[in-house]
Order: sequence, then structure tokens, then C-alpha cells
Amino acid sequence: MSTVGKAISLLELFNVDEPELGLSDLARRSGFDKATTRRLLIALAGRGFVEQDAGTRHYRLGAGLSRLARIREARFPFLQTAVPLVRELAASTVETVHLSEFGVDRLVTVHVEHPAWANRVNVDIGQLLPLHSTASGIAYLAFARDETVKACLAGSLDAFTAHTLIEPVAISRSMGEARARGYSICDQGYEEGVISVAAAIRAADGFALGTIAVAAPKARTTAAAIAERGLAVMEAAREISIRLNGETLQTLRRQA
Amino acid sequence: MSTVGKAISLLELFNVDEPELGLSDLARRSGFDKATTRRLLIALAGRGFVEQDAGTRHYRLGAGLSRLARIREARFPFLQTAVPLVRELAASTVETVHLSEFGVDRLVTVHVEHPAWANRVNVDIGQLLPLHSTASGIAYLAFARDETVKACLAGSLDAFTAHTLIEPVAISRSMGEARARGYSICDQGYEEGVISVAAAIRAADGFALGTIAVAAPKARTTAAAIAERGLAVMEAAREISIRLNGETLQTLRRQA
DNA sequence: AAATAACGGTTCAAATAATGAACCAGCCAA
DNA sequence: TTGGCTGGTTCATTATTTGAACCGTTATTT
Repeated sequence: MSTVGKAISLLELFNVDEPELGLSDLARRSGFDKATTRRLLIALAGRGFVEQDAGTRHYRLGAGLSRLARIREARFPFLQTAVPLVRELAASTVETVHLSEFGVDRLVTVHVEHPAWANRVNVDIGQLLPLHSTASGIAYLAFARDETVKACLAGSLDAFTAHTLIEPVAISRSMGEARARGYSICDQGYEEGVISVAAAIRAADGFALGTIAVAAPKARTTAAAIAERGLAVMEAAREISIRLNGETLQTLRRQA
Repeated sequence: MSTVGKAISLLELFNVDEPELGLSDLARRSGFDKATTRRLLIALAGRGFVEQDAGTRHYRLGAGLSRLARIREARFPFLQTAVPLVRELAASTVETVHLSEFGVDRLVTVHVEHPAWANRVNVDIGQLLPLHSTASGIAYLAFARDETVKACLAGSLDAFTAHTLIEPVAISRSMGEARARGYSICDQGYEEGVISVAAAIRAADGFALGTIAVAAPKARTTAAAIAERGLAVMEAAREISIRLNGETLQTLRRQA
């Protein structure tokens, strides 16, 4: 692994539940030597990618990341554009709505709206979603580049529940249905008792760049609710796509 | 320079005006060999810190940065907390209001609200502000740790205009006034014709973690307006500090 | 249309930076 | 005191990074 990759994998040890970690902890979890870990942290701290708490001496993600993320957002105003529509959808469905963006080989959760229910589906910001076993993933694959689809189906596909589809053929069929229907449905493919619908948000070239999804406990979800939500999520994704790409709707007509 | 530092300095070549750069361009600007530049980019792309445009083959900042930045925000809800107050202040002053966070040895602009005026002070998101020659910087130093102040005054201090204070003694005096007054004033210290006021946003330990500032063309700014804005910016900073730290106001009473 | 220049990308011996076992010193609980 | 934990440091060994020269393509320029 490259040194840069090691440094980044240190950053990836932080998450919303454990936003601050000590040196020994980081070394243990990363598998790197303590000296190595520390030198990497110093390099990262020198550029503001991590900060060290003056009191506890623990490390946390730094302001330099926010800076770069905001520069990216200025070019790709994905969040800014999508969040209002995520809110709307959350208000009308009264279920968890989450927004994700593609990164490397997964979807990254970039925004979530939770309903007031005690029994709800919980998704964290920053959470990574696999492509083959979530509604978002299938919706993404339905409009992804061929090479992305191939890379996904070529890898080993984890079965998260008894319902997870892991045969490439079955997943391809699911993608095809999602493409035809305009939205994907995932019935307990990632977690038992959770049913989700999702639609792809598409760039100007017609390929997916992210997704919007509604996730709910299966116990209180009827088939009619799924169909209704599917249309709503599709409409939201379409609206976000249009706002992102100006009015160049015709380029969105591309079929993979 | 460490390999990690090199990789990060590649990321830092991107800004809001040039959010996409080609390989040769990146190599030229960074001073690294083209092969080195490319290997670093591949390592960064592998973790989603940069993305390559499929068409132009140019690189841009990636979604992985947004992911980590959002994890940080979940712990340190600085933006979320401060932006509404920045908007309020922008509405009432009808001048440029910018919010910054400390990083390494500078202030990082994380949010800006511009007024509708054609003649206004323009600040970009991601822009870096020096500590000694801006209202934000002085406000920050006034409530910074001693070692930060020392490190700042020890370095070589650029004179950006004829008005820039570059003697440590003069800067210290300016800091003292800001501390006593509750806000700093910077009269054309960074750019000719621009006058700013700023106040420090403080963490639970009483030390500054960022600033909020109002910047305006000097031509239309009266002394009375400065005094009024100073009080407003101070009040906004105080409100943000309180919201960030719960109601632990007493800890904010610390005097450096 | 030919020539040129600039582009992104690749190779491999040589140079340089990363590595980690062993080492502090400080803190806390038994 | 002991023992075990913490964050942090050192330096000979080792493995990674480096860059001149290379390729094939894609605009420009003549």
C-alpha cells in the first residue's frame, strides 16, 4: 500500500460514533506501527487534515478537509441542490430519506433526514453502502458505466441477510427492472426488516452520480406505499438531476 | 517533504476558480515530476480524494473529502451552527460577511455571504487568510493560545499594503485593543480600500477556534458604521460560541 | 497534409524516504 | 512499588518513491 493510502486509511478510521481517537488506538486499528502512525498523523496535522486535542492528546479530523470539501461543493453543488428535495420527500413520506454520492466502489451517505418515529431506519452520515445489496446501489448500477457494473459484479458479493441477491444474473435482472420502472426496490437485502426504494441522480452525460432513497421498517409498509414512494423518489431524483444540469433534459434520456 | 505532504499539496492546488486540473498542469504547479504526480493522484483517486473526469481526463477533488468533512461536522457542527447567524449579519449590515476556522497557521474561509452591491468585497470559500494582517486574524490572535501567537509573530510577516502592521509590537497592541473592545478592526491591512471588523468564536476552553467578520469598501464606510458593525459582529460571535458550547458561558469569560 | 508540440500515461535503475523494535517519560490503578 | 497503559522518540535496516526517457494520442501550427 502506498504511503498516501496508509495516511488516508488512518483518516477513514474516524466515524460519527468515534470522532476522536488516540495514537495507540489508531495504530492498533490500522495495523501500522505506532511510530509510523504517528509520523503519518504529523504529516496530516501539518496540512490540517487532522487536529490534536490539546487536553486529551487525541486526534480528530481537521478543518483542512472541510476546506477542500467546500471547494468541491462549489463546483459540484450536489448537497446544496439536493438537500431541500430530500427534506420535502422526508416530510411527505414520514420515513428515513438518505442521499448518497458515488465514491470509488461504494455509495457514500452525504445527507439523511430521519422521521420522528421511534421505530425508524437509522442511517449515519458518512456511512458506506454496497452497490449490490441496497436500493440505492441497484438504482446507481442501473445507470452506471458498464465498467463500474462489471467491476461490481466481478468482486465477491457479501450476503448481508438471507434475502440478499448475490448472483450476478439476479442482480442484473434487478437493475433492469429498476431501469424500466424508474426506481429500485430492495426488500431486506441489506438488513432484515428494512425495505427501501431509490432512484438515481444523473449527471449531464446521463450516468448516475448518486442516489436518493427512502428506507422504512417493512412491518408498517404496504405494497401500495412502496409504489407511491417509488414514484416520489423518482420524481425527486429527476428534479435534482435537472437542477444540477440546467435544463439539458434531453441528455438525461440516455438509456444504458 | 513527506509523501503524504506532497499528496496533500496536490489537493491544495485546486480552488474555486480552478476546480479541475490536468496532469501536466498539476505536475508543473506542484513542482513534482509528472510520474510522481500521477502516482500520487492514483493513490488519492483510489480513496476518493480526487476523481478523474471521464471525458477530459482532468482531475478534481473527490467525494471522499466530503465524506470525511461531514464526519468532522457531525462532531464540530461549526458551519451548521454559524451559518444562520452569518446570514442574519449579512442581511443587517448589507456587506460581505465571512466565517473562518483556524487551520495549521492561517484562517480558512468556510462560508461567505455577499451583498447585492456591485462594489463589494469579494471573498471565496476556501480562501486562506493570514493572521497578522486581517481583522479576522487579529480577532483570532486576541484569544489564541500563547504558542500560536508566538509562532505567528516569530515568522516573517508580509506587508500586503502600505497599511499592513508588520512589527510584532504593533500587532500585539492591535490584539490587546481587540481583546478589550471585543472585536478587531483592520483598516486596509490586507487589501487597499477594504475595511473590516471581526470577532473571535471561542471553544469551551475559552480559546478561539474561528472568527466572523464583516468586510466593506472603505469609501462607503463611516466610523459610526464601524462601531455599529463591531458590536453586531461581536454579538454574533458570542451567540455562535454559546450555541457551540451549550450554556457553559462562564468558561468563555477566560481572558488570555 | 505534414510537422510540431503538448497531452496523459509508463518504465526501471538509482536515490530517498518509510519503517519498527526498542527505547523514554508520564499517568493511573492495584 | 509494581505493572500496564498512554503519547512520543530514535536510528540502522528496508522498501518505497523518484525521474529521465520513453510511448501513443490529440490538438495546434506551419
